[in-house]
Amino acid sequence: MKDEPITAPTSGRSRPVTLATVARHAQVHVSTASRALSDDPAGVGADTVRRVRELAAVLGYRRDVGAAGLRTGSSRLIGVLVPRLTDLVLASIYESIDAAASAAGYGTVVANTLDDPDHRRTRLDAMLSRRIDGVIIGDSHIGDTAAHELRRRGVPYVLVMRKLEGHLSVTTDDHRGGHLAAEHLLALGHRRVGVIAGDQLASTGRERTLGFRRAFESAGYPLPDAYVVESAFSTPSGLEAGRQLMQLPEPPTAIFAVHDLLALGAMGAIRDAGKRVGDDVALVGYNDLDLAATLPVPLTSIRSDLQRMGTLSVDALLRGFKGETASSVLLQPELIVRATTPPLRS
Amino acid sequence: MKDEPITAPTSGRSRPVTLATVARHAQVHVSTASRALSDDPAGVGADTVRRVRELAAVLGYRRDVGAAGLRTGSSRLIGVLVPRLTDLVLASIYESIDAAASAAGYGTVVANTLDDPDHRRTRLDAMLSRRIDGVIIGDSHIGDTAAHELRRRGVPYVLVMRKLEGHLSVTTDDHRGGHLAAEHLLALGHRRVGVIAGDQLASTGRERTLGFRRAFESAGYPLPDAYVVESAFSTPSGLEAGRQLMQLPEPPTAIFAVHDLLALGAMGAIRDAGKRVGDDVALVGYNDLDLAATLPVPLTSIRSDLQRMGTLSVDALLRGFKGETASSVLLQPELIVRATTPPLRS
DNA sequence: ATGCGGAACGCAATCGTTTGCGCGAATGAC
DNA sequence: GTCATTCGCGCAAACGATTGCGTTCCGCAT
Repeated sequence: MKDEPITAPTSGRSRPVTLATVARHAQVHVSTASRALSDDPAGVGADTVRRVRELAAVLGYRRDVGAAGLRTGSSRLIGVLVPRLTDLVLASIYESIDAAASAAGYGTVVANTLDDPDHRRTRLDAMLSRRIDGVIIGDSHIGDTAAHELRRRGVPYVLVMRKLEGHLSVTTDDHRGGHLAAEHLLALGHRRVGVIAGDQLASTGRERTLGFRRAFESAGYPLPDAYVVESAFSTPSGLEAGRQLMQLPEPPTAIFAVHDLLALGAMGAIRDAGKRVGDDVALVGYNDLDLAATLPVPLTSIRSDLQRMGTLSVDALLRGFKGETASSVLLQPELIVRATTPPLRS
Repeated sequence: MKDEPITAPTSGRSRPVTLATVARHAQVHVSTASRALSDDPAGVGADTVRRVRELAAVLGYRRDVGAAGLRTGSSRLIGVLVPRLTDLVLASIYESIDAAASAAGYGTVVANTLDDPDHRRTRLDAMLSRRIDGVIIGDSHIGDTAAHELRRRGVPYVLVMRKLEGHLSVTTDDHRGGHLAAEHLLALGHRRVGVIAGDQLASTGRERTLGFRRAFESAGYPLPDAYVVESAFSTPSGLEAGRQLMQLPEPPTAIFAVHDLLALGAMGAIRDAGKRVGDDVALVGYNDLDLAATLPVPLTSIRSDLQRMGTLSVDALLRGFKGETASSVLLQPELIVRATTPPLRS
């Protein structure tokens, strides 16, 4: 019986404390140590379990999930595709995804695809090389092949935020959200309105715009195409689009921006046009980010529960891992009225 | 010579196309295939290399970086610790970190630590379990042990954004940034000013505040402690702090917020107090986020080059991997004057 | 003819875990 | 006292890649 000294990991050099190290100290076979350390230590004596665990703790042992994954086939890693993390909306969703995944014992890797097909391919490839267990797609786009490819390869995936026909998704009812915004503006008496529509290849931009236009149409005030301008989903892009709207011969009396950051940009455009946000030009945003409430002129917005979407998408994916089949979730948005949509002065 | 049919990966089930598969098709030993596929295919015939690579492409082979890492000891993964990704500043930095790492063939895993020691420990542990090659710490905090622990374990790391005495870091000169803000306000004639100081345990909050106070002190107008209020780094927190300042018997004529999002919150507070941002109460933010320029009242801010910080931190880390020693970097901030700091009406 | 050197490639160990299987001992039933 | 279980544990084969070392074969000089 050779007795090895227990050197605290404090000692110094890298990390040669492997399962074998623990096993040796505990005087058991490495397989026994493995079992003792597993969640369900069946077939191992109670005292052995205790001893092994204790030793593992003292030695500072940490299971190498990579090596374990090699054996088990599961990397316990889920990949997340987003357009950009500097989009606060996606950052929020990702935060809750990461929290939920982490709680379930999974790690996450996220990639900015910049809504660009090449980036998407490259980054997805990198993920697959890491033997990702599943993917949450937050940047789906009409004509995008990522989801199809994953299906073909048999890799579980869920769409979040943006939906795509025929794929499992967790989203908010964007059509209805647009409708809510329209109803609100109609009720206030607005008739000539503009839309900053976002990316029309993303279901969010498309559906919110569509719902909005439909409502105005039904009310008898269809929007001319010039009053609907496409954009990216960033503040500068909102500024640009807002300018276009304000430069129309007859500028709108109200603007619906399909994203709060776009609304923020629109505020700048309205100011530049010499008008006041709210009193002169009403404004409705979307997503109700934290900052919407605290702006100099608090922003009316359509709230969607980002945290919830994140959590639910992880749930769905986890269910997918277990072979259960989940079905798409559609959350309901809510109108939050603030100062940017005051009653019309007559 | 047994001839196996080349089945396109399109076929269906999971992914059993391993290095061995490729080798078999190419009629070579797996070791030869490995070499042929490596960056520097030394000791392998030119035609063999071509054949193997071609076959690998056709079969849709993808090297399992996890398995490779097991053998080589490097996971080609770098971990990033941030307080939260919904903090736009950190999101920007992380974006550039991810881009730079990705370009260098590394993947990244990011973790929100919420500036909470427990979270930090847990998440760092998870990272170490993945045999991270190195860590970029974006949430360092006085009294935080993460950096020390990494040093002890011999894991390469770099601090970014926030510095800590005795550790390699890539930061902006926050003291000078605070100084710039102060000089600007002094020049405009402000004498009674307030500071929304952020977290004083983070070097950013501390140094920016310090630089600012020092400048006012030297000018002969030291700030009473009541005019300096601590906070988190979020918009709601800025609102709260701003309210405190505006409720002082003699509210300040100008506010320096050490983070643009705090400034955003402060705008809300100023409005709530019935005053106008800029004309009644001047405001200076920090970091010059995209949205600063497009706010209804464009925000004067201190710009720090976030992308650059991200890229440089990756550079430093990669240098660390190669054993080279890098030294800390201190970038220079810049004052960007906008509408929230107009000349004082006399 | 012999020897030498190098190119091209195969062999097998290795990284750290997990897990099906088998074996000995202890336990219980009769 | 015998036999069948059960329990606790060890053995060894995976997982997918990398790499030091050995082997074979060829060309060329001596």
